[in-house]
Amino acid sequence: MSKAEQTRQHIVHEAARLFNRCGYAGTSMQDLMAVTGLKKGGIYNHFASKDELAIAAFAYAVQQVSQRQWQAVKAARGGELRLRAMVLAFINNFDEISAWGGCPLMNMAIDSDDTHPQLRVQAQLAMQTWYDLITRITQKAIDQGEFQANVEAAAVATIIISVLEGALALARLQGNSTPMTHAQTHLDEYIARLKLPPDSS
Amino acid sequence: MSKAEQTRQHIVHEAARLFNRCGYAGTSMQDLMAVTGLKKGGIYNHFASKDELAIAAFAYAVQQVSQRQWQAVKAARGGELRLRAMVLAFINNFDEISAWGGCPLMNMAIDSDDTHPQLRVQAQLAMQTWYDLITRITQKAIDQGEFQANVEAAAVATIIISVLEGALALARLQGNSTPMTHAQTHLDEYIARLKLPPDSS
Amino acid sequence: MSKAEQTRQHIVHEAARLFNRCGYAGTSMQDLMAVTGLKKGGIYNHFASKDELAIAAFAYAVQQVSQRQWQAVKAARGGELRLRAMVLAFINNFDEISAWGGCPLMNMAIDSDDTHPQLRVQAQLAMQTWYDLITRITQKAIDQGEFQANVEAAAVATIIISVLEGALALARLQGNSTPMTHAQTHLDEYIARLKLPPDSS
Amino acid sequence: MSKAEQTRQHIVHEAARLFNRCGYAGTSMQDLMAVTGLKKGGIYNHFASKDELAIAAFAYAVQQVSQRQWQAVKAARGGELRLRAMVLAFINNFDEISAWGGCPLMNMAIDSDDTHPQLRVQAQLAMQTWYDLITRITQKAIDQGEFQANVEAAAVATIIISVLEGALALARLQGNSTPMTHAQTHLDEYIARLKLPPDSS
DNA sequence: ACAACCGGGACAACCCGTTGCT
DNA sequence: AGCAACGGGTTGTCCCGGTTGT
Repeated sequence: MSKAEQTRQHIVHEAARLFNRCGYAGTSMQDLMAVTGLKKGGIYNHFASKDELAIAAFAYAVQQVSQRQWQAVKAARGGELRLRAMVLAFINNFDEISAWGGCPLMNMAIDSDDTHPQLRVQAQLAMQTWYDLITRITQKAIDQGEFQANVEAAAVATIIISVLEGALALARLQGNSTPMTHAQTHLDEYIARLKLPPDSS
Repeated sequence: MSKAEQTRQHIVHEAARLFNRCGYAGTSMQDLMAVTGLKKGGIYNHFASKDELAIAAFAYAVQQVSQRQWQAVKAARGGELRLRAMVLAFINNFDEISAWGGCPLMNMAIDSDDTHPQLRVQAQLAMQTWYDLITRITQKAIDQGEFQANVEAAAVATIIISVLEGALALARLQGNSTPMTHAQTHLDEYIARLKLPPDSS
Repeated sequence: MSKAEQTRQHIVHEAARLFNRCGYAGTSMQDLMAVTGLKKGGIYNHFASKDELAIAAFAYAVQQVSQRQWQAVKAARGGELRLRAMVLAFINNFDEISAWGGCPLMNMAIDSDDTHPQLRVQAQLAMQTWYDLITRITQKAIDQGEFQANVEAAAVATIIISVLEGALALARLQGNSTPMTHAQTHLDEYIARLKLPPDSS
Repeated sequence: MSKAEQTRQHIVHEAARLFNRCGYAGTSMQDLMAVTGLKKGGIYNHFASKDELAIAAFAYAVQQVSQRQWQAVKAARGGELRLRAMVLAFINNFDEISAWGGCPLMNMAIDSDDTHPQLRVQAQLAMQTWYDLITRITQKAIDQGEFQANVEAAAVATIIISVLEGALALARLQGNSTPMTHAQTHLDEYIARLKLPPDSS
C-alpha cells in the first residue's frame, strides 16, 4: 500500500469516527485536522471537499460495523442459528459500536437532513442491504420448513433491526447496557417462536 | 397570553421543528430568522442565546409528541389496554411525527454529542420519563395479577420503546410506513403475551 | 442620509478606488477591510458578496469619471464646441483619473475576463453610453450642416475615445502627461477638420 | 532544441496566453497546470516561481505580437510607407491578437499594479521600444524632408499607438472589429497629412 | 540524479452567533 | 427595539518546499 493510500486510509478512519460522533454539520475541517494530525492542504490533497470525505468515511464506517455480523452469519447454518448469530454479533459489538459513537446507519438516518442527499441515499442502501440479508435468511428458512409458513420475512427484518437499533440508542443514551440484554432476550424468544405454530398459545 | 408570550411561543414552535429536522449544529440563526419571520433582534429579545432557544425548543418538542401518548394512556384502564393505547397513539402519530422530522427524543439522543451536555441531559430525563411511565404501568399490572409475576417491567419498557423508535427510524429512512405496521403487530402480540404463563408454548 | 447609507457609500467609494487600481482578482476582502476601516461583518452587512460590491463599485466609478464630461458637454453648444469641451474635460481630469488608477471603463474592459460576465456587460453598457453621446452630438452637427455630410459619426466616436483612452494608458504607463497634450492637440485639429470640405488639401 | 527547452517553451507559450487573458492575480498555478498539461513539479522544474514564469511569459508575448510589425516595417521604405505598414500589420493582426486576449503591452499596462514592479518595468520598456521605433522612423522622414519640418515625432508615436491600442480595446469590448477599420482610415489620413504643409487648409 | 507528489501553512471568500450603539 | 458592527468561525485554494520512490 502506497504512502498516499495509507494517509488516505488514516484520514478516512479518523474522519469516520468523528463524523459518526458529531454528525456532518457538527464536524468541522479543523476538528478533522486535529484528529488526523494533518493540515488542511494534507487532507484536501486526498479529498476534494468535506462532502467527498464524509461519503468515503460513511462507507468505511458501515463496512466496519457490518463486517462482524456478516461473518457471524456466514459461520452459522440454518435460519434460527443465523439470525441468533447476527443478533449476538450486534450485542457483543456493543462496546465497540459504542466507542464509535453508535451505529453509523442509525446515526446517519437520523442526522442526514435533505441537505446532503447522497449521504442519505448511502444510508438507505446500507440499511436495505441489512434488511435484505435478514429477509433472505428468513425466507429461506420458511421455504425449507424451518420457520412457519405464515411468517412474514419483511416483518422479521423490521423487528430485529428495530429492536437492536432502538435498544442501542437507549443503552447509549442511558449510559448502561441493560437494554442490550433485554433486546437479546426478547429477540431470542422472538426468533425461537418463528419455528412454532402460531396458535400454540 | 400577552403578545410577548405569543411571539415567544411562535419562535419556540418553529425553532423546535427546525432543530428537530436539522440538528443543533445544522441549524443557524439565519435559518431560525427565516422560519420565524423575525429579525435577529426579535429572537435575541426573547432568548439570550442559541443554546437557550434550543433548550426551550426541545422541551416544547418533547411535550408536543408525548402529549398524545399520555392522553391515550390516561383514557385507558388496565395494563394491557394502557400499553396498547400508548403503542397505538405512537403509531397513529406517525404522519405528524414524520412531519416534525422524527421523534425529538431519538433525534436528540443521536444528534447530541458531548458539546452540549444540557441538551443531552434533557433528552435523558425525557426518555426516563417515558421509560418510567411504561415501567409503572407494567409493575402495577404485575402487582394486580394482570401480567405474569416473572415479567420484568424494565424489559417491557425497553422493548416497547426500542421497537417503536427503531421502526420509526426505519420507516422514515425508507420513506414508507410498513415498519410501523409490523411494529404494531409485534407489540400487540408481545403485550398480549405478558398475560400468559411463560411456558404456555 | 441614514447611517447605513453613509457606510455603504463609504465602502463603495473606497472599494471603487481599490478595484480600479488592482483589478477584481487582485483585490481581496482583507484589502477592502483595510481601506474601509470595517471588519468583515461590517462589509458583508451591506453587500452579499465580493461580486455585488464590485458591481456597485464599478457603477460608482463610472459615474464619477463620466460626470464631468457630461457636465462639460451640457454647458457647451454646437458640435465642435461640445466635442472639444468633452475632450478638454477628459484631459483636465487626467490628474484625478490618474489618482483613481486610470479610467474605470478601460481598466474593466482590459481586466474583465469571462469569469465575471456581469462586470463586462456593465463596462460594455457604459462604453456604449459614451459612444452614443459622441455619435449623437456628431450626427446632430452633421444634420445641421456644421459638420460635413460625409463625416461618419461612429468613426468620430471611435477616434475620440481611442485617442483619449490610448493616450491615458500611455501617459500612466510612462509616468508623464505629455501623451495627453499630444492627444488634445490631435483631437482639436481632428474635430476642427470635421467642419471643412474633405478635399481642401 | 533539447527536450527541456521544448517543455520550457511549451509552458511559456501557454502561460503567456493565460496570463494575458486573466492577468497575473487572476491566473493560478492550477490553471497553468491545466493548460500546460504538466504537474506542479513539472512547471517548478523550469521556473523558480510564478513571478519568474510571468516575466518570461510576458517577454514572449510581447515578442510574439510585435514580431509582425517589425517585419512589416523592415520590408518597407520611407517614412509614410513604414508607418502605414506598421499600422496595417497591427490591424491585420487583430484576429490573432484578439485570440491572445488583447495586446500584452496594453493589458500589462492596465493590469499591473504596484505589487509586481518588475512586470511593470518590462511593459514600460517594451512600450518605449515601440515608441522609439515610431519616433526614429518619423524623425528620419523629417530629416530627409519627407515629413514636414514642424512635425513632432513624439506626438506621432503617441497618436499612432493611442489610436491603435484604443481602437483594439474598443473593438474587443464591443465584440466587433469596426473600430479597427475606423482606426486604419484615420491613421492613413493622419500619416498622409504629415507630408503636407500644415496650413494647406 | 531527478521528477513527481504529498504536505504545509497562510490566505481566500464568506457566515457564524453575539453585542452594543442609536 | 432594531440594525450595524464585530471578530473569530466556516470551507476551500493559494503557492511553494521537503520527502520519497524511481
